Amino acid sequence: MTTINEVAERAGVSTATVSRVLNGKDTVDSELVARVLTAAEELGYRPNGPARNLRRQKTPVLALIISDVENPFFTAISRGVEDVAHSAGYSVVLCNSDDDPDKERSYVSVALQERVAGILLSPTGRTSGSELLSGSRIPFVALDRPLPDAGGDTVLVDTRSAAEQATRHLVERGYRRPGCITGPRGVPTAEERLDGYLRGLRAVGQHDSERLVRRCEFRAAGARRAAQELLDTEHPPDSLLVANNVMALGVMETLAEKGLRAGDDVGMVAFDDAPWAGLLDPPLSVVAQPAYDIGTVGAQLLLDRIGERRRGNTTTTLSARLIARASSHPG
Amino acid sequence: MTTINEVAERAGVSTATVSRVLNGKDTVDSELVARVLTAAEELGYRPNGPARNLRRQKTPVLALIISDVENPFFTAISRGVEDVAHSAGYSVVLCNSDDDPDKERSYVSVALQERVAGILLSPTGRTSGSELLSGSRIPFVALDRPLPDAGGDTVLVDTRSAAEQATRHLVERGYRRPGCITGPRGVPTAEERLDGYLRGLRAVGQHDSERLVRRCEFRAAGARRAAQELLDTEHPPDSLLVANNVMALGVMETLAEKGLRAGDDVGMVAFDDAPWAGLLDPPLSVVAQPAYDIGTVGAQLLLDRIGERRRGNTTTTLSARLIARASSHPG
DNA sequence: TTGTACGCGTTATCAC
DNA sequence: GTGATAACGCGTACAA
Repeated sequence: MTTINEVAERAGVSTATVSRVLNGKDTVDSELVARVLTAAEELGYRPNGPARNLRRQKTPVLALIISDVENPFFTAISRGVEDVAHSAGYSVVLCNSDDDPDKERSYVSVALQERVAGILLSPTGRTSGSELLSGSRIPFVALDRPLPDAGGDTVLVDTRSAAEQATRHLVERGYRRPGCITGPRGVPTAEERLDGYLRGLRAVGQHDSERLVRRCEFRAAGARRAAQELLDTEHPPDSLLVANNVMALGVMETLAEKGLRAGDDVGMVAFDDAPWAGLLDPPLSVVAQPAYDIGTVGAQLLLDRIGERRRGNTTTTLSARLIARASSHPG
Repeated sequence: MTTINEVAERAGVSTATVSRVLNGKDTVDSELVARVLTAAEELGYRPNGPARNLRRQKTPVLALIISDVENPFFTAISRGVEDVAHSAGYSVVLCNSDDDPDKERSYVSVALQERVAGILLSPTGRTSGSELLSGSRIPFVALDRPLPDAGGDTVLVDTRSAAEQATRHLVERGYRRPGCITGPRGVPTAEERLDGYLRGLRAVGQHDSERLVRRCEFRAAGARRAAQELLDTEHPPDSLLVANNVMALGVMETLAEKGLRAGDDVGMVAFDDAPWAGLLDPPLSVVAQPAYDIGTVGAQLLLDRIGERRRGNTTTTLSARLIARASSHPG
């Protein structure tokens, strides 16, 4: 790897001048600029990032830690983040926590160690890396889920009222016993969606709902089992609110196995829209969260915080909207 | 940020000793080890990554450059890469080229500049960053698509014979005029799939196929238009081979708009399996590529190349398999 | 076993 | 406008 010294030597100038040229300082004679540029070109010179970052005491990189790359909700977020970050000259490192607090902690740790400029985190909700984060001076933003007790900005979706609305929608469409499949205990989004569901039921005068609720990981496999259990009970639900789109696929599989048809036999609304949601059999009613916007807003907040030395802790709440399709239409 | 000096001072030892302890050298008195450890703990010391990488002349990071984070095929690859990399102590930086040669080049450039340990690239196929890559000494592996003329290892899928097989499958199922929607000219995977399709047709004695082919970007929007055009011609195809799963969704939308049903009215096989493929209306026949394996194999090759100083250029070809569902069953 | 001191490749602060 | 030169934080020969 060629260094700035070799470029300087070849161009017959000092390293200082090379550095100035390469960083676009306009205080260099145009003659020298040319010499440096051609020398660098000929040598295929490429500045050493680590050295530069060390010297500058900062790295133009944002870390984005999400819980599932295979979930369209998070990939949409990541697009939002990337678009904003990229146009501000930052790279984005995408890390996959798998909803595992240990992995999350480990990624936060790496990010801090590499001295990234800022961190965007969709926390698992349990212990997580919050202590690490609040201990450091590196700016961070929590996405989708609040960070237990650390500071930082937060971008959320009002998922509670969306869940309530979806539940009432099911009842209005004629279903009488909506059930709910939500995420693990302690995960804020799981709790909120459950809470919204319960409120929705109360609002329409239903109360006995404990038996109609199941919790599982935010994955297809868990949701498949949960749906089986729920539908095998003595008084099964006649419709379901499902807490995310990956789980929804699991539930749909279970329905198919049982020869049941969503909508006609079991009403269904799931969180998150996806490109394929309208093409399923039947088309899936969803609560569409503004995932891309979560990303852009979060990234913008982070960049603000990096630039100035703002310290107040913002919370931004976006809202979701229900898209009713055939899966919430009784036969 | 606390430095190694402060730890050394607090522990009453030299920085050399601190460094040794933190890097697990066993040549340090256990008494000192303890002192250093507690000092580091109390100060919340975290080694400075850039400095460490500069000194060590390497960074424990792999760059993975793919063309679409929202495509399940690529996210599955990324999981494979991550699993292998992570268990070998490397972090993975995921970059999105959007199938844009400029973006790709720019990401390659950043990766080189940051002196990552290795690069996994799914090249756009056009100029791309191959010159940059072959100019550098950094090991790299091409995934899914070969790299124009650079060296490096390559992991491919035998997508040509898979396309041929899929085409013959359509004919065997009774479709008489299979058409093909493939990717942009010059993209290897697009060309191969088209080629396989043509071979398949010839194998069953069909030749007039030029008019049954459309090219577009590997996206839903392009595929939507392509399908419209194709179905609006005087002698439209009665079935389609579609080159990836994102395009398949676009085609399905078009069919729905036209009141056509896949399978019954227009046969369809698409590349890439996805969690939702079997739940569409109708269930989608697919050519399932071993995406996860592409990732693990590629990552392993890269790690090998990083470890030893192997220079031979490997090409690994994995095979795909057809999963026939209802969309390739005529009514 | 431990400490001193140098260098990794840059950028920024000085003098000139 | 340009060039020495001193850091940035760490790892490691080398000396003790």
